[in-house]
Amino acid sequence: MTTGTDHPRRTRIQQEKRELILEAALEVFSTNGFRGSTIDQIAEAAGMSKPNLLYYFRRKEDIHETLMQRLLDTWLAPLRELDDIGDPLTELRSYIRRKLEMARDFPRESRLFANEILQGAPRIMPLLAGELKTLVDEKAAVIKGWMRAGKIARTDPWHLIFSIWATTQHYADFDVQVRAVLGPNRGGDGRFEDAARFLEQLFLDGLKPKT
Amino acid sequence: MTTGTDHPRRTRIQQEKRELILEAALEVFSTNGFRGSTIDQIAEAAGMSKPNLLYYFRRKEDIHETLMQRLLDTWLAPLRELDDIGDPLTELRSYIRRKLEMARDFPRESRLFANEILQGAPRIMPLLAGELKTLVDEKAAVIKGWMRAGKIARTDPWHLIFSIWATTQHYADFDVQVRAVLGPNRGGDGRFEDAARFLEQLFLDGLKPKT
DNA sequence: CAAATTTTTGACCGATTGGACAAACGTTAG
DNA sequence: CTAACGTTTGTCCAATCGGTCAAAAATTTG
Repeated sequence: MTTGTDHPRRTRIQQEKRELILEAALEVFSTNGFRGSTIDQIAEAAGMSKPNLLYYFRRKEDIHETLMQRLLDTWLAPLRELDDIGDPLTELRSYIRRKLEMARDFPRESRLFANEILQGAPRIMPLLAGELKTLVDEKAAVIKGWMRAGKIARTDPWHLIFSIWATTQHYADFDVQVRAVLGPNRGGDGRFEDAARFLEQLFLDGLKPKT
Repeated sequence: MTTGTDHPRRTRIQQEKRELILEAALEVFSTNGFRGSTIDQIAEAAGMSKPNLLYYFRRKEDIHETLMQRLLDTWLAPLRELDDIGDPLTELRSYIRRKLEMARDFPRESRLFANEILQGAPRIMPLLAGELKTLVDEKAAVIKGWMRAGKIARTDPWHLIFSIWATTQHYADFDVQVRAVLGPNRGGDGRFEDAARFLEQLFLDGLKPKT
């Protein structure tokens, strides 16, 4: 092992240029979708010629695939961290907060994912029905345990997870609409804190067991 | 006025064929986005040749624009109906129900809209910042009135509306993911009723004023 | 240094794209 | 029936698409 990872052996330039391309491709793919994006667009955004880009990634699909693989690892990290050890309400609250922070800090990744799902998930369908389903089922079981123990209100764990995904990712995927509706005053940087406050109230008061 | 509407005068065949094209275009645009869709795809889905399609709509953009105009009217109807006359909690509950029904019955329209927003809303931005913002502000004022009257819990009306949009449209836009995660058993036709039950509990228990 | 290797580029390819156009075909009113 | 009008199609076009290739330029290695 000379490269430090199990990647194919790569030079310094290859590392840097591939990173540059992936960064540019994230920008382009996330706003135009796969079919709507062109290699020329990505190459221009990366500041290189098309043949040069194709020297690092032989096909357009290879770029998208690499981007997608990286995305899913980090994207599901917050859910993986959802654990049985802490206080249930606190765990859920911090899961929501983490997801909202990801929508704020990685909106392009969120949109890339949304584009893929919107188009029928042709490239990651097996992953959804396999790895993702397994993870969600596992966490749903944890949540069910909390419900049985009376720590949170009884409801559908799967749809609870969906609603957390939907509400948080909304601030990345529909950002344009959110800012347009909130207007210049409330649509500024503070909108994520407002959203955090609102979501905390919505979910916690809704989930709190009757006292 | 001979045609009964203010449309340009059209023959029977034009009416029918234009409808056929719009139906096909809805299918294609909603799954591939604007740039990712081709006139040939739409023509084939509509069962006609490309030149024939271009006889009814001179440009690809014209089809998309027509589709978009129709969409927005029906899409915002549920929010327009949100009224000050009924019981606040009942009003909100039926708004959520109506939006969920639209996600179930018109998923392609939802995806068409999602695609447009995801791509930065280049074709409807003025509408968002104009008509839509006005409508939401108006309804937010209604909701604020309910809060002041102690009918529902105090929270941010704008983000409340966002969360209703997000959670309901999720079942149309991310349908593939929802079904993959729920699996064959729970991902069938009953999933919308499960979602309705869950959302009602989430929102109502969260909004109920402290007694 | 010089040789070997890696990186970059310009020119090019066939396929597909959005769209134009005139000719052919259908339909209908007089 | 026939002339006028509406509809459909085959052909064509310039631009753009994803991708190739050989040669030039830059870099690394000995």
